Amino acid sequence: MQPVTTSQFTEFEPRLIEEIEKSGILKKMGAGEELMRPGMYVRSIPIILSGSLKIMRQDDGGNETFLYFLTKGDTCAMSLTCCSANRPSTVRAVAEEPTELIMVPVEKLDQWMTMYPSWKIFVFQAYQRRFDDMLEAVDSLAFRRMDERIWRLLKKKAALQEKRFVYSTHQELADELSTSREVVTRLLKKLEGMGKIKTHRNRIEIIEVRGETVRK
DNA sequence: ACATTAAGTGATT
DNA sequence: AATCACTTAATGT
Repeated sequence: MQPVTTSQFTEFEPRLIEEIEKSGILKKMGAGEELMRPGMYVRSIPIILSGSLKIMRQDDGGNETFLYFLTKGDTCAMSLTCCSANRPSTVRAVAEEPTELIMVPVEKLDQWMTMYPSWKIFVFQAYQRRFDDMLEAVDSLAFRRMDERIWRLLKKKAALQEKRFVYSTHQELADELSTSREVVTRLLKKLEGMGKIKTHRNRIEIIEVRGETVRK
């Protein structure tokens, strides 16, 4: 396996990094490609090297709601639980952009937990971070108005790729926020009127965040 | 030029 | 904020 792994995880013991390189499988995903869907059993857990994964919740009717993003150095808490409990996934994971990850087989999980302190910390941190993300998602759904939810999502997406363009259609944003396309269009129009963004076909330009003009 | 897909809008609930 | 019905604009073939 490539040295790409070593450079990303300096907090791991060298021996653990060796093991990850030995038993992990490098996987490259294109934007929009699906890694996991509800009901799917997973037998390996992903560690993200570059890019990002979008984690979505699905209701019985197939309506989706955005939960959180996983980025470099993250792992999927859902995979950890599902793997060890041998239960199917309850979320959907889609590559938000071209993404590279290492798939580590489940068997190694317990083994490494006892062998490497850094792995244990890594796993705990993964849970903690996802828990925080989940709370944020709940706040968003329960307490925030739609216009604020859209604005936050846009900023998050822009920050993800460190670009001022967000390549999403109104329909895609609507799906992620589980609202209708028309509502997204209207609220984007409002944000545009406030000078925060500029809308184009298939992409949205972030103009200003907290009074500062976005560069790049 | 034509078809398709994305975006904009008024009216209604 | 959701839904409907329709228009307009951008893009692909």
